[in-house]
Amino acid sequence: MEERIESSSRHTEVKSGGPDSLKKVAGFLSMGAPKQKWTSEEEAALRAGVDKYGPGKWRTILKDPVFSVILALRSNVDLKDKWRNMSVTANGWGSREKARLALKKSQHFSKHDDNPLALSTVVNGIDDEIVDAKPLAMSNGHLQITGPKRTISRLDNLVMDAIANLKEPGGSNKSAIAVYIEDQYWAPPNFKRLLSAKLKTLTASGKLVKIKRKYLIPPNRMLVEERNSGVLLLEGKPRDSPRSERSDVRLLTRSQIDAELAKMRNMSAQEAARVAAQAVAEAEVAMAEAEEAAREAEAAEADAEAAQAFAEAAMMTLKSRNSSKLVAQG
DNA sequence: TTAGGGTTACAG
DNA sequence: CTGTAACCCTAA
Repeated sequence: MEERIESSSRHTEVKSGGPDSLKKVAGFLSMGAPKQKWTSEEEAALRAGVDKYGPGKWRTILKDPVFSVILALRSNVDLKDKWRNMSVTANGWGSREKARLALKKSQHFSKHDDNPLALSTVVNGIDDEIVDAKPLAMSNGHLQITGPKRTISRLDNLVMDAIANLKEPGGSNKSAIAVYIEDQYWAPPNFKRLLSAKLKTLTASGKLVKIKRKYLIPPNRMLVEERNSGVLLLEGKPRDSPRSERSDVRLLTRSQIDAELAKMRNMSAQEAARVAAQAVAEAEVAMAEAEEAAREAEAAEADAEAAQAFAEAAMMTLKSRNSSKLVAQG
């Protein structure tokens, strides 16, 4: 294990004149190459990529246009290293810190208790004090029940995302959409009912067109979505942007939701499922009522939306509870 | 291209 | 000064 104490081939490097001169080089200013700290978005994207393609497929993840937007400045090796670090931090001790610590002091077990499958979101903690907390909060959901009129819900985006990705000429039917979403993300057992209701409201509002049992996105809304602006917008450049500012806002937003959902799925244990299912059930009832009353009463629909928002809020609450690490240093 | 070991830089 | 995260290099 430790017979490789060979003389490291790294001693004299072409280091810059004096790195000590620069101290406050957190995020921006990648003059030479200080230290590109990972942002929450990047972590989320990485986790989402691993969740989809599996660990080890760094190159594949990087090829995905959705993730490449966020991880454009990272190499496959970077992904690998970061994943290693994340695993070490999330799980007790993967293999690296263990060896390291075990070698130094084999009597340090102050860690009270570690859930074998806790997986709390370890995103926070490396946050720069710049601009990160806000986008993260946004990507978690839309707790703005007191919003203007009707807040865009996450399921809406999921449905649109599914249809857009399926790319079926003539649109996709409900089953295809359901299969796609269920395959990609974690879905509650009564997800199909929710989807049916959502599909109906989306069609009613004109965001989707229903033709012969198939739903498709009207060309008009292909690019710009007035409804999203305001709630789901965010500038995708936490730090420097050397070149290529061509990142589509919509794409970035979608990927963020993507990543966030995948992350949630990754961390959701049976506990989360139980709590969430209960909340979702209430939303389902409200949605079903709305489905019937929507013919003439739109107030019920808004109520259903609120119920659904509450369901998501429940998930977030649980999530917060899990990730309550209180990183306050000593 | 990926997994692992080793080094440098930053924060406490 | 120590621990951790990002970076780097190399074998498989």
